[in-house]
Amino acid sequence: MAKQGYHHGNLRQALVEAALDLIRAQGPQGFSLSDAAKAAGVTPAAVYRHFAGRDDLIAECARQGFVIFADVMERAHDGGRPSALKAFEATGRAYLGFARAYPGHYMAMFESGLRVSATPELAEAARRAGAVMTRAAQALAEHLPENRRPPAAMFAAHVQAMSHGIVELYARGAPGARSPFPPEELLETGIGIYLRGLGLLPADE
Amino acid sequence: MAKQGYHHGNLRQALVEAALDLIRAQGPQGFSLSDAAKAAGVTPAAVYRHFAGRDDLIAECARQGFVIFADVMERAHDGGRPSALKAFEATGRAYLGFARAYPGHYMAMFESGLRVSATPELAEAARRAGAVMTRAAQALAEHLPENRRPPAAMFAAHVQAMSHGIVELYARGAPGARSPFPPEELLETGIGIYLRGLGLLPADE
DNA sequence: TGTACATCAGTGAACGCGCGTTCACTGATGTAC
DNA sequence: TGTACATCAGTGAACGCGCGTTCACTGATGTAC
Repeated sequence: MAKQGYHHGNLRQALVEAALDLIRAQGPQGFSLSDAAKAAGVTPAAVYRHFAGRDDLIAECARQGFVIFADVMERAHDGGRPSALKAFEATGRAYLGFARAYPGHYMAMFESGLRVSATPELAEAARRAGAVMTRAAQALAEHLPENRRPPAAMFAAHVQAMSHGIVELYARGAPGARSPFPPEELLETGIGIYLRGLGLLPADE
Repeated sequence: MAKQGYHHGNLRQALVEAALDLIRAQGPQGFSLSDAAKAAGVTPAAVYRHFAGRDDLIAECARQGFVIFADVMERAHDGGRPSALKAFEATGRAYLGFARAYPGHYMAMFESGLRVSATPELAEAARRAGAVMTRAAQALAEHLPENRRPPAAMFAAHVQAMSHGIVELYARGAPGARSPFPPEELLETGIGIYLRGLGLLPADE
């Protein structure tokens, strides 16, 4: 971008990408700052020109993940088109799609063990990403009669929990018995049944 | 038990318990074999009398976790009493209860990154634990008309995924925006809505 | 009951390793005159 | 346009550390006679 052909070009982003590759391949704990530096063709010490240390580098990976995540979800929701219901379902699918398409980011975000409060930038990115799903749930909730409308934040949390659980248990080589169903199908049917329970889908199959 | 007052008494189990404490306190990656040995009042080398190495020790922690887990779930299900529905709901609650009561085991089982196939004993324990929930789902599924009865393994997976997701996202200090709802309430309402969607609960609130 | 011996759980020292981090430096780039 | 200087990204060597693992050993326990 702006700085090109300096010493390295754009080492900061190169380090982030090297870290993401390593995290994807070896998990967030298998990742080492030295390896990331080597992958970027640079001495470990050079990392400290751009990051406060190892944790700061992971935090930046996670932050970029939340930014992309929010964007992907936003795009899937598409302003509630063609309907609040379809848009919501698309948002759920996008969750799983994001986990598949950006495994390094996903792991940095949810499996690295770092607190969302690690840096203010990370906290802000996470907050904005969370808001997207809550808004989608909010729009959908308005189709329910007010007296049996659960808080939007609650059913956003339900769907997020089921999505995350499916990713962790069934879309990865995690322990806990692999499912005989493809993750996508699990999520699709799971959310379908859930929405029927809310009264947002007809009761019959 | 059998061996008492040998050199240590029962170092094997003491090491497992020390490891579980450390895993709970510092996460599965913060855990070190040397620390576990020290906590058990023993030299690191002594660990190798009882375990093949670090991974083997973690695998044993996870294995014991799956055994307890299966037991807790079994007991909650209580042979389907007082009804298949109530028993199933109790099983879901027991999942969260287990995660709360045995955090070290839970982390060793689901967050340590080890494969369920690490040791045959672990694989077997995991399989048996999984079977408990599937059986509960099976019993419940039989209350549904056959033509709209999803495979038991599928809705066991749905409930397990939601439970796991709630544990990871909201019952721990994980990133990804803490929920304004207590995890227990989230799970209770989430499973409630899901079961309503299945037609196992009346449609009205 | 007493002694000699076998077993084997735990010791203590040592190993090689890769880690994150520091520091004084160097040398390419950008800027002022 | 040309020169002197300031900046600062990246170097390379070094650090202290804790890790998992090995090895020859020792000494308490259990067993055979």
